[in-house]
Formats: sequence, C-alpha cells, structure tokens
Amino acid sequence: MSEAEFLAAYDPRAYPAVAVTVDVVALTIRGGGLRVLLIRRGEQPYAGRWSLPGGFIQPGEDLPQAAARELAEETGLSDRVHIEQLASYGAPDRDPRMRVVSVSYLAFAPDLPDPRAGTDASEAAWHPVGGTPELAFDHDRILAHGLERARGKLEYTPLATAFAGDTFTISELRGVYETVWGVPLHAGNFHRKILSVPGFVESTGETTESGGARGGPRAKLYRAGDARLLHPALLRPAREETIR
Amino acid sequence: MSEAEFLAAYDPRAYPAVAVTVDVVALTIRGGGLRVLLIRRGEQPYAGRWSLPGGFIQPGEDLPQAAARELAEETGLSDRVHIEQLASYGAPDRDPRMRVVSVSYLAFAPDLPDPRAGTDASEAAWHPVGGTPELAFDHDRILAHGLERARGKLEYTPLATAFAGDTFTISELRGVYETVWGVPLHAGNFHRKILSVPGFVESTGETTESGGARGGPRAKLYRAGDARLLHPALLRPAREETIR
DNA sequence: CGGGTTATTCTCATAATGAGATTGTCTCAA
DNA sequence: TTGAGACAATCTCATTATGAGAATAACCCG
Repeated sequence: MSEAEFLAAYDPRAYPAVAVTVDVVALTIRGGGLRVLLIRRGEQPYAGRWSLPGGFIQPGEDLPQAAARELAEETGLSDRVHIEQLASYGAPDRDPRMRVVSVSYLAFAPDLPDPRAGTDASEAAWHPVGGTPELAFDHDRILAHGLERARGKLEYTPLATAFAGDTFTISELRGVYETVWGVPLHAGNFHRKILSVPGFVESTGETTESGGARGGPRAKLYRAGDARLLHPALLRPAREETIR
Repeated sequence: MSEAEFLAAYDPRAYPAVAVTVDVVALTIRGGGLRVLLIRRGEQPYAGRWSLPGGFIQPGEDLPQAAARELAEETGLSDRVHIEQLASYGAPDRDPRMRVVSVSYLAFAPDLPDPRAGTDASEAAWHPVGGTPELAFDHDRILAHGLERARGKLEYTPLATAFAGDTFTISELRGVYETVWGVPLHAGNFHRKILSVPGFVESTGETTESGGARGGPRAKLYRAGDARLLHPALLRPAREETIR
C-alpha cells in the first residue's frame, strides 16, 4: 500500500476523541505588583469560577497561534507580548466533559490595559499573584508552574525588559526583578551587574524628564540590548530549601 | 442548567477530532558517545523511516504514564530511568493523516540494553547523536530540542548521575559531561567543582578494583547525593554565538 | 532652604573559575 | 623487570564575579 493509498483509506475516528486546548498564563506588572490575567467562566463546567484564559484549538491553527489568539481575545493586544510554551497537562479526569489535553503558554508584557471579556467569558481581570482565588480545572498548578518558569527565566535571559516599556531606567528594571522574585535587591550591585552583562541593555543617551516621585536625581534611560542570554547569569539569592 | 445536566447533554463530537501522541527522546551513553533511541517505522505514513519512539495516548492514561509505557515497550526498562516533559508540537500539517498534537518527553538512563522492537515498529536501535538519518514527521526538531534541554539540565541539576551507574568515579562523571556537551573539560577543576557542590555526590569509601584501562591509579567511588539543584551551577564554557 | 530619597560610583572582602603544575599509583609493552 | 605513559587527586596563582557597605551628588517636597 502506498502512502497515498493509505491516507485515502485512513479513518480518523478509529482513535479515541481527545480535545486540545491552549491555556495562557499572562503576566504583567501593575500597581507595583505582579498580576495574572484571569477569566470568570460563564459556562459549564466550573461556571462562575476564575480560570486562565484559553480555549480549544481551531482547525488549521498552530499551537502558538492559538495561544496568541486567546490572549488577544482578552487583552486586545498581541504586539509587544513575549509568549512561549510552558507545559502540557493531560490527566484523564482534568476536565469532566471529556479527555482534554491542555498546552499552556506563558506570556509577559509591560503594563497592559484593562482586559475586555471574550465571547465565552463573563469577566476578565488582572489578579495580584498570591491572592488569586481557587481556579477552575488544574489551573492553579499551571499558574504555579508559570510563575516558577518566569522567575527562572529572569535569571538567564533578558526577559525582564519585556515587562518594562521601550525605554526604562536601571531602577525600573530592578523593580521588575524585585516584583517577580519577591525579594529586595542591592541597588548598587544590581546596577553594576546590569551594565557589566554584554548586550543586556544599551544606553539611549537620554535621562528621565525629572527625578523620582520622592526625590533623587534624573536617571539614565536604556533600551533592551541584543543579547538573548545573560552571561554571566543574574542569579536569585539561593534559598537552601529549594536545593534539596 | 446544573453542571450535571450540562455534562449529560454534552456532545464531545461537537469539537474537531484531534489525536494526541507522546514521543520520547531517550538518551543514553554507549560506546563512548551519546545515543538516541530510534524506531524504524513499519507502517504508513513514513514507512521505513526512522522516528522517535511514541504513539497515541490510551484512554484513562496520563501523559507521563503514556511516555513511560512507550519507552518500556521499546527498551523493556522503566526503572532507573529519569523522564520529564519536553514540549508539545501541534502544527496542523505535521502528520498527514489528521490533526495530531505530540507531547514530547525526554528520558535519560545509564547504558541501556539493546532495544527490542515494539508492536508497530519493525526495528529499534540506539543511534549515535549527530549521525542520525532524517527522521519522520518533525522529529528532527524534537530531537534537537531534547538535546539542547539535556545539555542545559546538566548545568544546574545532578542529572548527569542518571547517566552513570549506581556508583561512579569523578572521571566517569566528567565523561558524561564531556560526551553530552561535546567539549573537553579541565580534569582538576572539574574534580574540585564536583566535590565543592553540596549534595552532588557522596563518597562510598570504596575505590575501583583496578586502575584505568590505560593506566593510572584506582579512583574513589561515589554515588549520587541528595541535591536536586546544583549550587553554584556547573556552567558550560560560554559560546559567544549562543548569547546573541 | 533643608531633610529625605534615589541614581550612580567606589571600596574591600570573599567566593568561584580557568589554567597550569605536581605527586604518586597503575597498566602496558619493550 | 622496568620504563614510559596515563591518570586520579591535590595544589598554586591570577582573574573574575559577588555581597555588603559607604560616598557623592542630584532632585523632590514641605
């Protein structure tokens, strides 16, 4: 049997039906804290519960495309957003309707506008991370995974600049790290480090229009550099309990 | 409508049929080189071509379970094998039969026995990495991804010990790093580093029965320690081209 | 104007790394 | 049997990276 003959005779229904969804952990920094985009479900199952934005993949649509679409449906934005695959979840009972495998994506963006509700959701909002309600499906686990990935990514990639605007000060960048990691960093050492990593940031030659809200001199402005990896990496203070 | 009523009325066929497979990048060290487990396909499509071991998930089976099953079908082993999720691939045309989303897994194991062919494969073998034939589907891309992940994991986890036996010498461990990374390492510095990272290895108090095949003294034997992360990490020599 | 705030730069101690050399044990072949 | 070469293990020394603290000066606000 040739490949053409085989395909003509092939019956897709011979395999058990599985649905594939994408779910997006979209993170931004707002109001001085890290926030995640959540949707209040308007339909069964878990109607009324908060969940990550997501939905079934469409025919002819690639996975990253589906993730970008789901995010755009809620935020209106698809530009300036970094998006990457996180992991997949496929426990047989994770969705009571049927067998559903979810491919999760992680998205970072600078301070985004208020979301608008999509078609199948009754409400959408940026929730402060750490104070999120119990989510639908296994989305709590996906969110936790996304947060851990985001924290790790800041260490060895210039991703923090994706949370900042087009230009930013070293202090703003430090604020991103402190917010995502949840730890205070030594301002002087951070400053030295950022400028010593090749390609992390490049100077615009400009400074801020005025000093900080509570005083201090004008700060120099930078934009993201051309590095894709930070070398040497910018490591979080090690926590003993995570090692063993 | 209550959730129970909703579920009773729910029709899974309303969604487009998608099949989900798991594919496994199984790596071992044999004959002084890194090798990957490949299967020669016995059925259409891509009959006769080499591919990663994998197959459709079964009803009621979780994803890691499916990956372990596929690996065990080819190698007979499921014990002593580290297995972790790699990524998912879902381009609409990646399988000519139908829409297939593949969840890939990465597996490491010490020198494994010769594989045996599974039910839907005509042949299975450990192929030296770097000299693999063109693979079926998008498996070349998955393999490349798996290799890069494996190389990175050696940096900050004690995973290298998963390639070694129950006990091993520092030189054998160095051999794992050199094989997977493809670069020679400074023996003295490596030795110092391994012993200085807390929990990486612990001494058994024993030594090898004899010296090396080509001479040299007996080496002390170690076993894997209790660390889950290496701190500080054991970084590869930086290659400028990977940073930008 | 003056105190408090913050950007930026320095200093100094300590930790980690890269490169090379030394010592002594072992295998193999002449 | 012996000498050459291989190699485990340890050490030295220069360089780089990090952590902690302090100094300087610009800027806000009351």
